[in-house]
Amino acid sequence: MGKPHAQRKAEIISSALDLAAEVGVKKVTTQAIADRVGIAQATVFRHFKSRDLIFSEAIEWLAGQLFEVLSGCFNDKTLSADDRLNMLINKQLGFIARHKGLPRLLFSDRLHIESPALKGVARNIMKRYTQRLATLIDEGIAAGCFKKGIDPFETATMVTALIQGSVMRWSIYDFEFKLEDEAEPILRFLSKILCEKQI
Amino acid sequence: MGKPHAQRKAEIISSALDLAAEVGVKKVTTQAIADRVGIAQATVFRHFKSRDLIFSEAIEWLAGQLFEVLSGCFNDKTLSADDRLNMLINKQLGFIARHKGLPRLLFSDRLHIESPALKGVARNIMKRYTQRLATLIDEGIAAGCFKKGIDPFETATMVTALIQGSVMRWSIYDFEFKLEDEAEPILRFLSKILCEKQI
DNA sequence: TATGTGAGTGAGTAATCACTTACAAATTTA
DNA sequence: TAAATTTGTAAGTGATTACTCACTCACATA
Repeated sequence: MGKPHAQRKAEIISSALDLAAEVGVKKVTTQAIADRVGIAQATVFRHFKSRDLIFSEAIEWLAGQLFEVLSGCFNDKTLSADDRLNMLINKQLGFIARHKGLPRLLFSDRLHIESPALKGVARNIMKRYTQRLATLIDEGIAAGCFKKGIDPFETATMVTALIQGSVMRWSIYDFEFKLEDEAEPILRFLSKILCEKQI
Repeated sequence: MGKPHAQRKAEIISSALDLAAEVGVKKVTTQAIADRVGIAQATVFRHFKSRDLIFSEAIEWLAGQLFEVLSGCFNDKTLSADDRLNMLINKQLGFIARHKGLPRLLFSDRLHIESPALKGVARNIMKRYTQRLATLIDEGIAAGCFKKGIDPFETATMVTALIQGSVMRWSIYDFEFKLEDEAEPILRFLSKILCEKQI
């Protein structure tokens, strides 16, 4: 008999994300997914009611992974806020570089127009992310390593936009430069705003 | 007989952009365009060899318009660099807000994956934009209203990313906040990096 | 051994889409 | 005025796609 439901679902999600990274969301047809997993196209629908639900669960899976990777940056209070911000930007960019399917989903019609549900998921992730980053910045101000006059939430929003814009450029440039290398200029840029001492 | 070629082309491009703003690039079918212009679907192909060429010319038209709107900000040397940067951000955001088809195209599969030609056009526009912004920043440094230690091109790249990230957030939030209102926090954020005197 | 079930499948179906063709009518040109 | 050109269209075509259906097979349990 075939594999258990949960395992097949994971395989389908993983294949869909790989495909999205390689050929774009539009070409991630149920047939293409089936071929990659090694099952019949009809079988995909045994495990997911619709194609959209595959993307929906995929983005939720990515979000779970991302926050797991970043949890230390948000929570490890033994490190200074600027070290944690440094770690955050680096780990964040590294994560996206390892999961190119994420920007593909983020920059897809499917997310922006066709599936309001999918967009809702993306919005929630952004909200959680910005909120935690604002807390981190707030802690940095309290600890004296970030400037006092800064609005934490507004700044967190700007930092998020800066990262997303960089990912956008990376995507438009066909992933041809190393996204992780962008951490350096981004942090240099940010340190001028945030830090008491210029690094 | 029908209208002259050039006029019909303009109508088709304009309708395609309106539709992209309203329903997303994927649903801008040749039929939908034809309906909006008020011609038969086949007639669209009298004026454009393929659907992609419509988007390609649309993006080029937008670029022309954008640089026309922004030309003063780049070229009017009678104004100070920080005034020109201020104008630039405001006009840029205003322009995008008036042409929602632009972010739809920018964040579409068609641009990112399906049509390398389209991506090439977008890349060139970004390049030109960043280059001119870098010149503006350079002039600001020379005039003493921006800090000396700044790398103009790197900073211009960051500013571009910041704007694109903001537009991305705007798009994910269904255009439900006024994009022009983002100029203020963006400029406040930037002034901390660029300006000698904090405003 | 009989029976129920979850996983898998081949062969559809209906819809959608970009693009083509053959032809008509209006306008310009010779 | 006749021919050529431009603009337009109705009616296709072939390709692609998500999704369905009737069915098989492997396996567990009673």
